[in-house]
Amino acid sequence: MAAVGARPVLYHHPAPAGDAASMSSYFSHGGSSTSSSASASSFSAALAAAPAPTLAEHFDISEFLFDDGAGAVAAPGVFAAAPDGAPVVPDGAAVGGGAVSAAAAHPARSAAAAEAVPVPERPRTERIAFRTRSEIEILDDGYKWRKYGKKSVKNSPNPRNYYRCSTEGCNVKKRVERDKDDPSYVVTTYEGTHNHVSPSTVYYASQDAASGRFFVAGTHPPASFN
DNA sequence: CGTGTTTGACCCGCGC
DNA sequence: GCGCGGGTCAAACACG
Repeated sequence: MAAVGARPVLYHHPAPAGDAASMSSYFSHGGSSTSSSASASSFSAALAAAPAPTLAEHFDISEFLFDDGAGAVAAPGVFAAAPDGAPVVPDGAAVGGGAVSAAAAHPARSAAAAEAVPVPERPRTERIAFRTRSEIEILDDGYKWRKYGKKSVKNSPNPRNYYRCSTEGCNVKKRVERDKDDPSYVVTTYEGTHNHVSPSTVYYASQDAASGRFFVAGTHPPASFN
């Protein structure tokens, strides 16, 4: 059952800036221009939900949509932001903390994000959903999820599974269900924001050409690095 | 034995 | 007020 989900997946970003750039250029224009940076960040979050490498061939994000209480909008292969351009990722501490942090580490991206976020805080819970083509339902995003419920929904023959981040103090939840129209697709909905980094975050390092020393370029370095 | 899953019951919001 | 449907709880169970 949890054969796939039990194995932490490490998200390594050997060239974080390049990755982020290519992602955003490809996906950032689904909504209004002011929300493009938010879209980029969120897409990173979505990428963080990518399954294990061995299953990558079965993984394909077909739709990415925001469901921030204002109704979901989606277009195949394109981002669609909430009408008000609501930032889903305030400071890289989003649902896909690890990968997002890597992207946010890039100065240009951080600046863009700050520029496009006129609303500092948002009382309602942030929700982000995306549809993926995957044979597995548990997309391992590096976080530790604990299943707390399963429910059959009205308009779908497939049950919906409920997961909660098992990290203490973290209130992020996610729902996972198979697409009723096409069972080969999995609809994943994240709700909330992680208040911690991914347990399996890889702290990618850059090597100084002169000294040959490595520098941690990721988020918070692990204790062993000190 | 600790941790995570299963699953029926319960709660609550919403539409009629 | 009532029924329905979605979301959550929690005891039992499985597994490493």
